[in-house]
Amino acid sequence: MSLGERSTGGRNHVPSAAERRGGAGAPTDRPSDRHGEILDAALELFATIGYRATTMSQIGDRIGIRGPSLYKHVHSKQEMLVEIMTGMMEELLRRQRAALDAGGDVRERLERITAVHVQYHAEHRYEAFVGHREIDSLEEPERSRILDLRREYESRFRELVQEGREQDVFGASSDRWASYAILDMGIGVSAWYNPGGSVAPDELAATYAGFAVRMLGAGGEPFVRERRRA
Amino acid sequence: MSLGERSTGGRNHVPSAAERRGGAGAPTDRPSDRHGEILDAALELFATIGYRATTMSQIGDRIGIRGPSLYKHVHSKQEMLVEIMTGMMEELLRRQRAALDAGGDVRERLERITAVHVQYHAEHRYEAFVGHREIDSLEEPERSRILDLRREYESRFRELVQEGREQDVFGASSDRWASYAILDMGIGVSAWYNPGGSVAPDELAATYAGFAVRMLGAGGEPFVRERRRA
DNA sequence: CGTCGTGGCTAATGAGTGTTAGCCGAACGG
DNA sequence: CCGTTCGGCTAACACTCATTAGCCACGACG
Repeated sequence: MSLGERSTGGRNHVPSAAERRGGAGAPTDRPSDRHGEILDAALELFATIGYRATTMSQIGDRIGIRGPSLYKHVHSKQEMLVEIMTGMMEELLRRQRAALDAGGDVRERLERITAVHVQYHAEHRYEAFVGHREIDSLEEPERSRILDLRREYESRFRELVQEGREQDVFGASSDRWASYAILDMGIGVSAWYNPGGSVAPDELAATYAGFAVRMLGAGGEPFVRERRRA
Repeated sequence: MSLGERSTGGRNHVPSAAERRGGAGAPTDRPSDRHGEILDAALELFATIGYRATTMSQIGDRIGIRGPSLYKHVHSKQEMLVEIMTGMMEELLRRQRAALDAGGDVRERLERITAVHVQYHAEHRYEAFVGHREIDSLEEPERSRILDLRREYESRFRELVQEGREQDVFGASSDRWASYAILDMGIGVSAWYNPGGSVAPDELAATYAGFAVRMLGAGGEPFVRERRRA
């Protein structure tokens, strides 16, 4: 799916360069974190036109240098993709782990990991989009490594659905299908979410968490509350 | 997502060549529908390794001829993609239209277009996968044309959700988000569904239709029944 | 002042690849 | 038989790109 193609509202947005490094907002001339700048530029291009379609020259253009000059900061195009994908999966797993460690009953935990899943896919739509679309652009053994991380991430959903079903909190659909459905609807967010719009990621996340538990036949008022904006 | 990477069971499957043309099963030497054969080969490669990564030579290999010989049957690589994408969207719209024309109350119609959506994404996972992943590989004006078809397809979901909400059949979530969630969970099927497994597309479709209406807060027994295998 | 690392640049290399040109054997209609 | 069309083939062309080589300005620092 074309990135952001579903949105009716305003057009895309630049996820802003060195929010990776800097905290507060000293406006110009950061100590030139070239590596981070390059990764941001690459990420945006990978997300919007694809890894293979992106040229080193285009990445260079985004930060005002020539293509070959990039090699003073990165080893290869492939390495940039690896860094992006690894960072994404590790962050996703970190957040998921935190959501599970917060405890609560099955429904609460499922709502929480669903909300985390969706919120990440909204807030970091580029990373998430690339993370899914470009897995096969990774060369081995990185590809398998990332796929292992993904399987681990996905299995947490399945395990939770299963646990809920065993406790008769959830209905009797296939664990696998239900968890895939929840995962995929969250993944879809990264393709259409418009950060320039009026809807906050946490609001969307809470709504989707509600979708998930209702889909599983566990109705009632939602547990996950909307968080404040950052 | 890597095609079929989620499945734990058996590996991929060849969607079989000239089921496009021939009806019954005369085993060998069909009147050599080269065009169809080529499109099938291209589709499988586009789905598994991507449009840009697929070479004319590889497509030729699949049917036992050299890359340049393909040009005796097709105009260009791009044209193959256009044919695949156009065929997919038109078939999807045709099935959706039929599902809506069958009438019934809002919930029935939503279940039916959801089931049709999911069943197509399972039965024609390659077309569906390519149809989503490679939209940006289309050159204008084809890309815009296909996107228009897609928007039409998607809007039917949103309209139905809205109609149901106005009739208080569905709960009060955002129409847009709910319809996107339903669409995306169906799209996801094309990435993991394994036709070699034991689960029939219509069974999966019925389950997902149930997910959709429950997600929308319209519980009760499902309407869509499982159909016989083809 | 010199020298050395940093980070730019241009030019070149080398591989890959869609597409075109031109050749040829086989089937077949007259 | 002969000519034509069909559908293969190889060679060649025209690009595109990731990556490497080699050059140079400049600032830090001894």
